[in-house]
Amino acid sequence: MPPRKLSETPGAVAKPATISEVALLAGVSVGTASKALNGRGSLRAETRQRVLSAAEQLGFQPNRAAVSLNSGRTYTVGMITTDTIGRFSIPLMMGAEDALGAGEMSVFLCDARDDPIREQYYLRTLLSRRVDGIIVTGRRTHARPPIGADLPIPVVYAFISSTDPNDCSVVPDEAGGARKAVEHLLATGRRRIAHITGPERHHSATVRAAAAAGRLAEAGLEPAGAPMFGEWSEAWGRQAVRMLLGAGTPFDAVFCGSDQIARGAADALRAGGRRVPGDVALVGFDNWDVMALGCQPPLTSVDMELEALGRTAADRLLAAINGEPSPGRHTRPCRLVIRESTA
Amino acid sequence: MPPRKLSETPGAVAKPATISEVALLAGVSVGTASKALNGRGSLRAETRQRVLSAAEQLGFQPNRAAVSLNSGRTYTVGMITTDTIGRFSIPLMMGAEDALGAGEMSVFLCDARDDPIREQYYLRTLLSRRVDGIIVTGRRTHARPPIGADLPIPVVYAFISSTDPNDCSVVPDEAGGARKAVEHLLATGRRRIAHITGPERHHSATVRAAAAAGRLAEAGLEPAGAPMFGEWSEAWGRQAVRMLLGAGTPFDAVFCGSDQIARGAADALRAGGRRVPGDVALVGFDNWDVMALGCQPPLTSVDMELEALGRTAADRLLAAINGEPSPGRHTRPCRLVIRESTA
DNA sequence: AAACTTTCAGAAACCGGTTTCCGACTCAAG
DNA sequence: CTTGAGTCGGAAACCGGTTTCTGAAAGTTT
Repeated sequence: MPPRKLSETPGAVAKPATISEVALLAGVSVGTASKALNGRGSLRAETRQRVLSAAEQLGFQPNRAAVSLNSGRTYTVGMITTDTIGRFSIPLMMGAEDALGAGEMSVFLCDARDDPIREQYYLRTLLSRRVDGIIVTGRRTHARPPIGADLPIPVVYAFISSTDPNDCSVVPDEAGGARKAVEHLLATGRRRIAHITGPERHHSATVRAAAAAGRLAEAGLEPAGAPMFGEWSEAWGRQAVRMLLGAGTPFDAVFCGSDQIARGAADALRAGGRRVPGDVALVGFDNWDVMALGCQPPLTSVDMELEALGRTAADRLLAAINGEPSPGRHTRPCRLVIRESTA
Repeated sequence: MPPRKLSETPGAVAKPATISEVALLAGVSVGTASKALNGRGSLRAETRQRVLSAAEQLGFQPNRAAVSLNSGRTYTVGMITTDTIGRFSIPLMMGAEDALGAGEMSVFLCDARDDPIREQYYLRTLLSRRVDGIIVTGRRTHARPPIGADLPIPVVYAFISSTDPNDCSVVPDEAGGARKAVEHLLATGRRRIAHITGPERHHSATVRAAAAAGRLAEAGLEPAGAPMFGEWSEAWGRQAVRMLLGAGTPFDAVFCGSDQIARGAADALRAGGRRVPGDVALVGFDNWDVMALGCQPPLTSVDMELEALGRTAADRLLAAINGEPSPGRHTRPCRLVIRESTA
């Protein structure tokens, strides 16, 4: 019995083959093997073929560490979510991962969990691993301080943005989304529109509220009461609608800052004897399928197209890596998805 | 003006420093610098200190590609989600990433999206990058064929399991979870328990249904009707409860295969004039906070403790990398979270 | 037949570290 | 003063590839 049997089936290797093994099997030098595998240099077709089939036979995959050592590139990027990976980060990450994977880049996942120490730890790790670039993302659209100063590699902020106007940030046009929501309600004949949303300290809440109010003002209309700031929860949606009903303010539509709030609102409206959309039309924000579709009736909602946003961020990062940075804040439009709650 | 100015502030480097630059600045050879930085060899304390401050001054971080080239290890693992990253993958990934990050390992994220071609592409990529190990995960607990045969590195399956009994799989004890749910209902005095769950072709649905029925049989009880297989949606939960009410089968509890189903059930019960938990107790599965807490009343639910499961999987992978594999299928208990829907 | 091109493959340097081996130096003991 | 042991730091090999440089062999021209 041989001391160490090489696997017979191609591709199923017990120990990764090196280029010297390929070269040995093909009867050439390592340098020649390298040229053959990468299509460089001038080789006889027969030689090239011999190397290629040797590589095939051994299931050869070049050691990326060796490759990056002399190319200086790792074909790797880091993705740091500053806060916990959640509902917003996922589509972002998927979009980014998709765009990067197509460019043969791999993605390091780092979850900083709202902890600045973890954030810096990950940054150092990524720099030590010589990633070609970094995407910074998070759960809130708030602008944040740059993750590091004078970094040797490009950084793109996705969803969140950097306070440094020279950094590249890709963010959804939340104001535009809110305007679209109001426009749709106006177009379907609503005139007394209330707004229920999240905490006033949240950037998203204030931006959307201001944009909604602005669009109403353009139409020469007053909002049905002041915007109601609270939490991003169903409970708050229910409570706010009860307050609205209790106050006696007339309203024929509610634009909510999130689908969860909208869903709570729908339940409270039904409990209060109001039909949706008959008496009151309802628009949410986020287009979170579980909420928007689980709602009765299914919810019209603003979609921030996070996956596309992630893809855009990744594309801009790739461009920056290739020497074409796009500094500044770039917004991407939101899309209104119309369902029964406003039909 | 000098042609290329080195940054004065430590840590803020425009181009990563190499160990030769550190050695030059410290006035020693590269080999000595390496020893000083890694605490190897015998060096005078003064020399070691000189190297350390030179490294500090230049913000030196060793190039991981170079390190892994001669250590043979990359301190990197791959995480492949065979289907789309979603609600189940996230806590898994977070747990795994947490356990791995503590061991200085970085995680490559791969989203195969239910596409076998993407899956193999990622597998090849990870092998080429010489990751030290791979975690395979997915959205369904179904057993799946091994991702590759005769791989040079350890693989751990988390949540999903491998059909090869020699592979290491870490899965939640769904049957145990279902039994806990039924036990809790029995302990709170319920005797006529119905079961509404997902599609019969889903492993989770059949396992949980069988365990629930089994536990009832042990107590000498019949279930309130046959288990109702459908979809994992609120709509199905509503529909199933309407069918139950229409059929006139008496029941005082419903154990649902998911929180979404349970939530739909809660709505339909309320609409049908049944009080929860007064007339009917309700238990869900997954303990998905948004659903369980948004439900009226908040939902008692079985938690699969996915984050802990991810951590366990990562720990087992680390052990395997260190030469202590733990082949076979390992289950982890579920936990029952009790809320108002059964109080 | 001599001189000049062209084709092709190997030797060697290099990327940025780690590690082994070896030599120079210091110091204490004989 | 010689010898042996112990300290310390440098030279060089090595990890696995890529690339440049060089030279041998073959073909072309006069």
